[in-house]
Amino acid sequence: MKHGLSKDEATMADSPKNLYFYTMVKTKNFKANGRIWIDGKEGAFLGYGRVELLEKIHELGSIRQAAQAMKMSYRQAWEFVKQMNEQTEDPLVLMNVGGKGGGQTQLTEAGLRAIEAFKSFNTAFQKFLDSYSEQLHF
Amino acid sequence: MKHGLSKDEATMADSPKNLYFYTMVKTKNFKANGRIWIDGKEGAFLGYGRVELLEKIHELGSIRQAAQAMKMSYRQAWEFVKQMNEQTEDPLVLMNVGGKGGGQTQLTEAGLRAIEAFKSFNTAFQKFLDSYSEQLHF
DNA sequence: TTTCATTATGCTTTTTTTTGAATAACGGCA
DNA sequence: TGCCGTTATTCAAAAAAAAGCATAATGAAA
Repeated sequence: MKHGLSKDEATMADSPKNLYFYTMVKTKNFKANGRIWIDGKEGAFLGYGRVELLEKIHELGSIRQAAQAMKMSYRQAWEFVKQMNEQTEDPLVLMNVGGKGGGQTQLTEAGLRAIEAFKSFNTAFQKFLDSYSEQLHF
Repeated sequence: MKHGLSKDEATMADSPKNLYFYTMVKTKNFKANGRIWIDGKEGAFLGYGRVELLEKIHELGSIRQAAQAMKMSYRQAWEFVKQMNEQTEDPLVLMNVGGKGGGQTQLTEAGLRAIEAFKSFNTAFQKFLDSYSEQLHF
């Protein structure tokens, strides 16, 4: 069996190169992995990309700049924001077209809460994955 | 796919259409969702599709028939089996080319164990998701 | 030795997904 | 009023993923 590193194992390769570590890696051949997201009535509502997008919007005050910052097309970023806003009582993002600088957009309180909710969901998920990785052997 | 969109959000639409269910759905606007898999050293090792493939192989004794049964191309099914076998000490699937009927293939004990391992992993995951769906409100 | 359905594999085509270009509309502000 | 950079939207192009096609190789059994 070969021992090339796969893409998502970059963390391992970047870790301190002491002997103990290598011994551990050698015996751990498998890793429980996964992705989570939250669906609304109309389909996808929140996921990793969308949360990062919300954070960037909060930081930069513009959908276009946020998209650019995370190398996502504006087309898609705008679509994401639209889908998110359509599925909540109160919108997560407020857009203002036109005006000073062409327009601004900002997160609402609901938007900030959504970010936190997903992050805590994901933290629990990562713990779940780690606990399962322990017992994998084939 | 960049942010994990649900390929299988058919579950809600396919559920029993009684009034009680609809009432529940109406008040529950969000659902925690996700997918899990197991990575090996060379990348993807086990996931939903691969487990179903293993089961069909066990049932039908042929990669080609298994692929056909689940409407997957033989090309891909064969690739999956190859990747799985390459990443374990003992292969999950034994292939015999030629002979009566052109060849047969069967699961090993390791293959059967792999199916069970993933299924129990997924059962735990679904419970995790359900427990989280409870507390979602935006 | 011929037959047969399968495994094994490369290459082409199709389908799906994502991105990019192009353009209209907007509205505070100098 | 004209300017500016943004939001808003369509549609074509490109990239990625999956499927399909063609064909060689195999080896037990008739």
